[in-house]
Amino acid sequence: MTEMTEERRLFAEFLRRRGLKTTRERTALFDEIFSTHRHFDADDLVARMRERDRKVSRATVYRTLELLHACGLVNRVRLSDEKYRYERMRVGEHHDHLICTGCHRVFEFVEPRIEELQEAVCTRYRFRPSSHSHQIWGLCEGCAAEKEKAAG
Amino acid sequence: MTEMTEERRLFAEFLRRRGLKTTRERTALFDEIFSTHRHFDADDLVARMRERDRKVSRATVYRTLELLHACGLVNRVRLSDEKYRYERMRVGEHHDHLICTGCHRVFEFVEPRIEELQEAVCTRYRFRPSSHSHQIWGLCEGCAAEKEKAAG
DNA sequence: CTTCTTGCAAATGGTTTGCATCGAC
DNA sequence: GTCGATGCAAACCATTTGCAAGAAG
Repeated sequence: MTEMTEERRLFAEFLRRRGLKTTRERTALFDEIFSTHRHFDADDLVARMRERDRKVSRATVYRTLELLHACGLVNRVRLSDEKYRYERMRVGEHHDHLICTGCHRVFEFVEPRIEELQEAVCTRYRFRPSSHSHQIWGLCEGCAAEKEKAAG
Repeated sequence: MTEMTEERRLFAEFLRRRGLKTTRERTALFDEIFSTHRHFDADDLVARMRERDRKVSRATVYRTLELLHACGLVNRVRLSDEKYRYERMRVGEHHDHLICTGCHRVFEFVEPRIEELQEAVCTRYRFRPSSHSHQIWGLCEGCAAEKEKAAG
């Protein structure tokens, strides 16, 4: 629970530098996010905290996610959906998304050659990249089969 | 204004098939979108229509964008921003985005080799793709230079 | 004339914020 | 003690929707 991971150190350092405090709520949210989740939205997080008897208000959840996002530990994306989705980041880790329009599940993929080509694009456009996100919408195997069947 | 482009034909056909009507508002919005814009948001469009003395209510703008999106003539994306951005599509055209976090401009790029790799990823995951979107955030040349200067 | 459309204003729903109280340090 | 943090409820804001009045076919 209180093991000193690289990420925890980063967060503590980030707070200190900004003159912010390490509160019970921030620590509890950090633990929850880094112990179980990959992808989640604000409501998921509120619900999980409630289950774990570590109730935190929605406002604080948003405020904390903003901090974690600001220090790069949490990524915030809109998967063409009406709400933000968050995902915890680990150093040096990067992945992109396959989003099933049938069952709304999100799958991750990694393709280093795409990343290389991105670098090339940025050079070509004299663009200095800081982050990127790549989504592919479509049907996962199960939903594709189902649709096939429905169509006769 | 009333030239019979491929896109216009597609839209008319789409409406007919659904038993919908070709109204003054829909035609005016179609014209505005296809004559000038590439990227825009709902408010831009409302403002432009007002300027052109072809006032259309915000509700109708959203409803019409939904139709154009449904028939594939307009793409709707969230550039990790609180609102939707739209862009008109031309047959066989595809591009991705470089988004400057300094000046908020959006640049387009095309990289067919990335598209090929995507195909490979989808095959690997037995995923049937229907569309995709790829964003790279960072600083454009001008903003990077400015930041450099500011940093001393 | 029937059905689909429009505009308005109200509703929605995720996210943000003002303020009084509480807790870190 | 001093500031920053929290929780609550209200505010925000882009988008959607119900409804009565208006046009397309």
